[in-house]
Amino acid sequence: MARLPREFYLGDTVEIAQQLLGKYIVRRLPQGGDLVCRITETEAYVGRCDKACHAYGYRRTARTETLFAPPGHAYIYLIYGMYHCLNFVTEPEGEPAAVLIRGAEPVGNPDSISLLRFSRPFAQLTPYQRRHFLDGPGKLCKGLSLTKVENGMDLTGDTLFVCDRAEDGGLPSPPTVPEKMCRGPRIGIDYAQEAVEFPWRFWLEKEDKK
DNA sequence: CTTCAGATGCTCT
DNA sequence: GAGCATCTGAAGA
Repeated sequence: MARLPREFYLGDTVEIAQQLLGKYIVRRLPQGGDLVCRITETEAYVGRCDKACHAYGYRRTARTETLFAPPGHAYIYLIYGMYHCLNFVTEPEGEPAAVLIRGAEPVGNPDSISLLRFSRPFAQLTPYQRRHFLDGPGKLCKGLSLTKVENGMDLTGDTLFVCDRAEDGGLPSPPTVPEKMCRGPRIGIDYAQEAVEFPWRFWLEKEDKK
């Protein structure tokens, strides 16, 4: 399938965060079966100049090691003791930077994702749970069954990758309604001083919202 | 719709 | 020992 090549992840992190919007994540489960979702929200983190980044100032520890990997790897870490966050490593090897995947929407049958997240099929969820199905980094990782075990995974491999179109993930593209890209400061980084206001969060919004 | 507390464990000082 | 790139359910307005 036509997954994005490593070169896609090589460039500027803030640009890649925008280019990832609308693209499709394919997660191939160890027990078989593909989970597919469409990216709707991202954030850029750049170790070189960004106090919000775990590897700010090229700080290299056991946790941040993955951020120094070549572009096109998954950086996954545990947050608040019980949730995980999925990032895609960007920029040349040795430049610690990544795009956090903050939100997505399911593509195709959502039951597999729903079972992983709620232990029940999508039809049995409350309207609130459906409306906020994958709109957070912790929710996304739970729904795609991603944990620290998958940290460092190569995105050009077979178990986790990104496609331009849903067909590349084996599913028909959903009907598209007009969307606009929005931009603003990142979430949950109050400690990051001047970087608090960097407008490095990007998300897609439906045009028909009144 | 909003606020609020609590859960929980790893990482770094 | 402090803090964290979060989420949930309960309660109030």
